[in-house]
Order: sequence, then C-alpha cells, then structure tokens
Amino acid sequence: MTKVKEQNTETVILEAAKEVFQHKGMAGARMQEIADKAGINKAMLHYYYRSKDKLFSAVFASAINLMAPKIMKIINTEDHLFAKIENFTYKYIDFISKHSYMPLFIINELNRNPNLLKDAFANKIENNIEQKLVAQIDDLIAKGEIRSINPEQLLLHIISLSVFPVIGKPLLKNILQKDDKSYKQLIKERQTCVAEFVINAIKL
Amino acid sequence: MTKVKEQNTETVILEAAKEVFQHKGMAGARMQEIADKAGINKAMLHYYYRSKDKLFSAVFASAINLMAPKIMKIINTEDHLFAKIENFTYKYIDFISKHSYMPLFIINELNRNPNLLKDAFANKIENNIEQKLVAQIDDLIAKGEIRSINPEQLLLHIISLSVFPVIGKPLLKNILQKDDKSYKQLIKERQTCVAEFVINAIKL
DNA sequence: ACTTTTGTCAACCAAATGGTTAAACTGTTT
DNA sequence: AAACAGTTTAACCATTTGGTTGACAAAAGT
Repeated sequence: MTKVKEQNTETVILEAAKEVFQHKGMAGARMQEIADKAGINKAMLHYYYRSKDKLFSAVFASAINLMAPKIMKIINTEDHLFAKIENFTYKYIDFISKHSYMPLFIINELNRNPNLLKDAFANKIENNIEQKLVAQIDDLIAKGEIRSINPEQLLLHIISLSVFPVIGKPLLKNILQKDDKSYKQLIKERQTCVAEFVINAIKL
Repeated sequence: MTKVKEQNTETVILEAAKEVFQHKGMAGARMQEIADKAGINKAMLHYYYRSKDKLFSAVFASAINLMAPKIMKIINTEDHLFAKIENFTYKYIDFISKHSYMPLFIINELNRNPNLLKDAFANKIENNIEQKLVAQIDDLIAKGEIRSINPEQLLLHIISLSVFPVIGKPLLKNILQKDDKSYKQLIKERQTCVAEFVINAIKL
C-alpha cells in the first residue's frame, strides 16, 4: 500500500488562501483563518510561502492568470464582431458568475497597489489583441455595417455590462428589490440580452 | 472677539474617517490614521463615536445618504425617458467621478455585511420610484417608441455603463493601456456617449 | 542501520491595534 | 475666584496578529 498523500500541502494552502483573500481582501484576511481552512498549522503557511505578502501575491497572480486568458481567447478569433460579442458576453458572464469574488478582489487590490499587475504576469500579448479588435471595428464602420463609435468606448461598454451586475450584486439586488434566486435569474438572462442590447446599439 | 471654533471636532473626525474608510475599507482602516488625518488625539475618536464600528456606521450612512438621493431625484421627474437617460448618465458619471471611491466602498462593505443598508437609511421611497420608471418604459414599448425590453435589465445596463468604468479604473486603464490623463478623458466622453449608446439600443 | 533532508506542530514573541483611564485644560456659571 | 461641565491629552491595557523557534516525526539517501 503506497500511502497516497491526499493532496500537495502547498496547493491545499493556496486554495484555502484564495478563498480567504478573495472574500476578505489582503487587509481583512487572517493567516490563522487560512491555516484553519487548509486544516494545517499556521507555521506551515510560512514554511511554504514565506510571508503573508508572498502568499497574497501567489493568490493574486493565480487569479489574474485564470482571468486574463478567458478574455483573450474569446476576442482573439476570426469571427464576425457580432459573434464575438455574443460569445464574450455569454461565456464571460458565465465565468465570473462562478467566480463572483474574483473581479472585485482584483479591482480592490489593484486600487491598493497599482503595481500588482506588473508583478503578477509577464505582460502578455494583450495590447495587440486590443489593436486587432479596434481594427476590426474600424473596418465595420468603414463598410457601413455599424454606427461610428469609439472602439475603446465599445469595449468599456461590453465589459461594464458583463461584469458590474455580478460584482455589484449586493447593492443592485437591493435597488431592484430582488431576492437571491430572482437576481440570479436576472444575471442568467444577461448572458444573452447584453449581446442583443449591444448589437442593437451599433448595428445599422 | 468671539473665538471661532475653526470646525466642529465631531465633523472633522467624520471627514477624516470618510477618507480613510472609503480608501482602505473597514478592515484596512486604522483608528490612528484617522486621528492623525483629523489632527487630534486617538482618544477623541472614542469620545465622539464610541467604537470603530460606530464610526464606520456613521461614515457608511453618510455615503449612502449622499449617493441615493442623487439617483432618485434624476429618475423621479416627468421628463421623457430619453431625457432621463441623458440626465442620469451625465450627472451620475460626473458625481461618482468626483467621489470615485464611494461606490466601490459601498459594494465592498455591503458584501461583507448585507445588513448595512437596513441600518444605514430608513428605507425610503425607492421601490416605487423604480415602479414608476418601469411603468414609463412599458408605456413607451406599448406605444412602439422603443424596442421591447425588460425594464430591470435596462436599469442594470444604464447603471453598469455609468459606474463600472469609474470603479474599475485601475484594471481598465491597464487593459486599454491608457495613462491617467487619457483615461480621465475617456470617462468624460462617457458622460454623453453612454446615453447615446443606450438610446440607440432601444429606439425604434 | 545511520544519517540527512523534508515536513509538521505546539509554544512562543514582538509589534500593532482597538479601546480605556485619569489627569489636565478651557470656557462658563455662580 | 471657586465650582463646574465639556473637551483634550498622554500613558496605559488587553487582545490580536504576522512571524519565529526548537523539538520531533517521516521520508529519502547512503
């Protein structure tokens, strides 16, 4: 009988840390709580990740590297713009619904320390993906298929419509006087109705 | 010569507390920092507001009561829907640009404790304002002036488009590869282009 | 079998932090 | 000018918190 080491302690810690950091932020997270959630001694946290800061950085980098490719892969296809919009809003809303604390976590910590991004990932292609999208939009404008619009604003529109209802849930739920279940339903509808809305706004 | 007490200590504290709490959140805020910013002894904080919790509640209530009426007053007019949309996006983006930490602060703390809203303000009219807007939208749909759309989704669209680019600035700035100045310019453009976008999306 | 390395833990430590206290100061009343 | 109430401060306290240490067990070499 080979003793099966249930799971790498290092990753057990990282998973526990993700949960605590993403829910409570750097300032609100407690090392003891992470240790408890991981089912190990607090000293282990320092054995594997030397300090709270280092552990936090690992969590942050992990979040960024899960998030960023999702955006990129959808946008970086050869599809028609409308298909891209449909694809992006559908899949992205789905993704962040399942990781609803992540975007807020990233924004908060980035607010605290704008340098985190540089440390987190070896700045990938990113900008030329945006370039590509801009070119595609400009092309459709020239062809008269869509209204004249600033591509950067359009990108902001699409991201805002997808992300904000998820991260602003506790506030928006209250404004719309919804319970948890019917608010979730509202989000689900958005997976298709956001694209419809955006396309209606730009189509000629 | 009556000695002019420069400013009420109580409000000096509240102003300092607002700044610290809204930038760092409940967990990240330090009583000492608030005292320093207010230029007084730390014991004064407890003299006027008994605990960190109570001081926080005062700040949170103040934020809510500054925020909520702004939304209400604009929506609760007799204007045409399009005028309302133009008015709301223009003034609301302007407002939160000047208080950019407030929406994020509210969302964060509401996330931590969803009960905060109940404590913060004696739940005003609110819901029947939303009712009124819904009725107006349904009316325009019936008249064939705008596309058929779920009024709640439309409200989510408008709020998302207005708020998210402001609170997501550190992230979006990076995605769009903008410096501070040109990002600010982008936000300014949104004061008019968001309304245009929304109206294009729903007008028939 | 033995030594070395790696992993784990309970106990501990120093600094930070929210909160308290008792004395002192300030302006007003008597 | 004495008494008084409201305000302010320095020093202090108890708890929490990130981090460390030394003992010890479990593998891994040899």
